[in-house]
Parts: sequence; structure tokens; C-alpha cells
Amino acid sequence: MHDHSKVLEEVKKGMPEEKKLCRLAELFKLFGDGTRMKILYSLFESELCVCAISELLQMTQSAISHQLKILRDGNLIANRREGKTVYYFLADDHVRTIIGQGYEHITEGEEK
Amino acid sequence: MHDHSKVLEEVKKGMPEEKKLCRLAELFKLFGDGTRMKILYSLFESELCVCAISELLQMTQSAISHQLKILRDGNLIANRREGKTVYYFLADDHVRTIIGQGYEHITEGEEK
DNA sequence: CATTCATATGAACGTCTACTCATATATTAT
DNA sequence: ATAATATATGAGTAGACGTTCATATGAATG
Repeated sequence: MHDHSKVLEEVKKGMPEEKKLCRLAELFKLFGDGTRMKILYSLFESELCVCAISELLQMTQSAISHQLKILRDGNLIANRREGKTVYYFLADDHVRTIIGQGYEHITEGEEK
Repeated sequence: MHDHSKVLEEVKKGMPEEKKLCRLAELFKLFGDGTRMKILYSLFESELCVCAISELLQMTQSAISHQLKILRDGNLIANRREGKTVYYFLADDHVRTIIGQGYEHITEGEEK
């Protein structure tokens, strides 16, 4: 194996600590599922209650609730209760920004 | 179950087609792994060969190669061969932007 | 051509994950 | 209190995923 010490030293300096990189990966993992992505996108315009989301995505209430919990634990969404109904909404504008960047990437060089 | 037809109609209009949302999730999935995140970050400054990356991350060459393939299939990185050595580099500036947005999110409200 | 070095790849294996199903909790209405 | 509605949650399961191990490919060197 040839030598890389010089390059690696430089690269290491520019990198955040391991822990931070893993947290970063954990964050992106939240966006890395079709169901969660749809949920997040559905909250772009307005808050929605659980059963509205499950109706929109045509999935069971249970499946949606499980994913909502994951998103809430990740601080991407928050909720408020109004009687029996619980409304979920985006917790942070970063969510929109991050998804927007990804969207730009995949739609780049497309027309249809 | 109460009625959501009015709200859902609005929300549906604002949402991209299902296929696109899944592709978006697939994109973010690429960032959603510690090893891949480290690889991408290590390529922020300069291109690197496989064994440099595996030395940097202290992981086997095989593990790194597998992940490089995933990133390459996802068009986040590209490579060039120079003799026996293969150098990998970021394929797109979007990668930096997207990761940057995520980084901002997780470092928000931190000092240490 | 055989060897060595750098990288790629297929199979196997253990772990993680997203869903389902059953059930629990919480709130309102009767 | 009982029933009904909306949501949450634990256990179980099938499939996806990341690593390892063994091996293959590809290029330079003797």
C-alpha cells in the first residue's frame, strides 16, 4: 500500500468529529424513507392530523403513527392536541430547505 | 373518522408525484449512513484513492469499495483510474450543499 | 508470463427497519 | 360508567442493509 500520510493529514483537519458525522447521517436517515418523505412533504403546506395523513398516503393509521414518532423523535416535526385529534406540523424550516436542495438535485436536467 | 377531503385536496396539489418523492427518499438514503457520510465528507477537499479512504476511516478496503459503489450508482461520486489506483471525487456540488444544510441543522444552537 | 499491488464483487451472516396485528391510552359524547 | 373516536405502542415478522470473507479483475513490474 502506498503512502497517504500527507493527504490524509489535510483531509482529517477539514472533517468534523466522528460523532457529529454520525448524527448527520442519522438526520439524513430520517429523510431516507418513502413514507417519511411523503409525510414531511404533506406537512409543507399546513398541519395535518394523523388520520388525514393516513388517508392521504393510503396507509394504516398504525404505520403512520410509527413513522410520526420517528420524525418527532428526530425533531423534524412537532404536534399539538385538539380534543381527540392530534395535529402534526414541521418543527423547523430547515426541513423545507434540506428537502428542497435534494429536490433540486433530482430534478436537475429534467423537463417532463 | 372525520372528513378531510377539503384539506387533502389542497395538500395533494402541492405534492410532487409519488415516484419523484421516492427518488428523493432514495437520494437521502445515500447520506443516511455513517460510513457513506464520512466518505463523502472526506472527498470535500480533494479526490482520494480507495485505500486512502479505508486508511482514513480505519475500515477494510472491501467495506469501503462496497459503499463507494453505492455512492457511485447514486451519482454522488465519480472516479478516474490512474494505473492501479482509482481516485474518487464528488460528482456534484449539490452534495456539498445538501450536506451543508444538514450540518447547519444539527449544529444549530450548539457552542461546544 | 508470473507476481504484486489496488480495487471490485459475490455470497453469507447478523442487524436494523418498516409494516402488521392486537391492544392500550386519551378524549368526547351518550 | 359505557361507548365511540383518534392516536399510540409493543411484539412479531419479512425484507433491506452493511460488514466480512473469499475470490476475481485489472494494471504495473520483474
